[in-house]
Amino acid sequence: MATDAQAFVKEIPSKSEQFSEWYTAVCLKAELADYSPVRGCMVVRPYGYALWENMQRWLDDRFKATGHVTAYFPLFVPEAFLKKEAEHVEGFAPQVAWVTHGGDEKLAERLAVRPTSEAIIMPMYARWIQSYRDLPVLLLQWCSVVRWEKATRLFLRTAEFLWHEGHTAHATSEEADAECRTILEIYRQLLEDVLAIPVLVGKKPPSEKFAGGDWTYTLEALMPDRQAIQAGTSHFLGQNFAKAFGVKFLDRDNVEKPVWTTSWAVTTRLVGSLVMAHGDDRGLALPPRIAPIQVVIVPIPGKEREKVLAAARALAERLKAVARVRLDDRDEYTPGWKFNDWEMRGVPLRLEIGPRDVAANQAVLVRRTGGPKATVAIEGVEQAVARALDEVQGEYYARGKAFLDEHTLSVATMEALEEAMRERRGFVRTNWCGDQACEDAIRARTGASPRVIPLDDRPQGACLVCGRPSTATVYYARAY
RNA sequence: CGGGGCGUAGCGCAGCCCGGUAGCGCGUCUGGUUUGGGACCAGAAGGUCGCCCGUUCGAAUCGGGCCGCCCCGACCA
Repeated sequence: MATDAQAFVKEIPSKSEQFSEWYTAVCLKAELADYSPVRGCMVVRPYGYALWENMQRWLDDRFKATGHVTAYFPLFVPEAFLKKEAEHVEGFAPQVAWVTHGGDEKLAERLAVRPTSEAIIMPMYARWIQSYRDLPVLLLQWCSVVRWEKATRLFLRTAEFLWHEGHTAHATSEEADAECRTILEIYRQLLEDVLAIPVLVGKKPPSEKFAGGDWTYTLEALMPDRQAIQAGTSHFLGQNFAKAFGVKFLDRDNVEKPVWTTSWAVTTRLVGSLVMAHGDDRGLALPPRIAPIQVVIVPIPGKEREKVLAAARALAERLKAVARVRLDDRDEYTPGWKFNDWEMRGVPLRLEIGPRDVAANQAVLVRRTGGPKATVAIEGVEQAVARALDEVQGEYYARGKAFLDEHTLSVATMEALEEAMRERRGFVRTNWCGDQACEDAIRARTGASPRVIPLDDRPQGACLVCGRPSTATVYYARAY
């Protein structure tokens, strides 16, 4: 009943009408996060952290499978180190938090709280790498970093956030670039196969690359408000950091050379993307592969409380083999209350079991994505649940893909681009000559920024600003 | 960092204009009845009105400052 649903979610604004307010309310109501007493810093609550943990686990398995090992580097970066790579420090300096005192004593050299760790990792590489035999070095660390943001939002932009950062060193440019692409593909699979968020994959134009790197690979997703969000980045750092920090190796040809390095990251921002991508007016909606709870079992006690609860427990026990399952046997809430509550928390599947079902040796299966309730036999319920989880996962992806396709269009003129950004938003594909001035003109007139140049780009046509031959296809969007 | 808004019980809000006993709904607690889409009855608890300074006999209410959060822009994962 829609009116009841409305009444229930009165504390969650409409997603279509007040997207930002909706987003914040969902993060808070679903207990993903809360505000902390520290300005700009959030608390990741257990349910939100469980989402992050699932991403972590999935990613870490793949990082390990591709030869990476985990280490931990210090939180503090001496100022002198941060300043070694000129472009790098220029890029990050405005956002750095500084430690100036230890106890009561003023430090001789202030320490940056890492905004990213290149500057503390490179000096270590300089000590560890001597020979081509020491390469590649494939390290990552899971940690938090601090960037003193002016305007913050739960998960999407906070002063401190969680991430992993990979830092690899290679003997050749080709190998380093291949590493970047390997990681990019892992990220793409995380986004599309696990989080059910379709992405555009490619390179950043130079203006948007990582400070200090040569080029940056990126994944760009489109949120329901038709703004792009950077979902992950993989940076080809060239020899810039190696030269700045003196990371050299003696190659097979007996020549000393700077190493080629990469760095890459995804952050807890992905939790925010997940909320925005799939949620609705009823609250959070989670794709099964990332959902901390995939199936919730709600017993309907009726007059045979003990019998029903026993059947519900047995059902939960059976399903443990195929799904992350939660039995909600709380006595203080009615079934109806629980239905709404678990929907608000985004649980993909619900199984209801009451006296009628116990008598008939069945349960009622309901999907968060909608559709009619279905009766399933207890015999074979594992297969029914596994199949429903797969289908729901697919449904979320299909919806996202349809939305992305629907909101991606090509334009050939500045007028068409302006109109597209004004009327439709989303991604707009353009031809670009490669001149920064042409990009700047588009930024100035549309408010959009260049998000990505496709990986397998085959530029054609003429630059939409100056008419010279195109050297790249660029997707523009307004972005987070 | 600019423009707008908000801050009163765990949550959602009223009260403020026009100063004088701090309220409502939900939730919470106790007992009982209930349970297939946010159950019902009875009783109870819960507040330095974001913080500081000022005006006043008296401030949630008026003035100033600060802090935090939200929204819209500009910048960044």
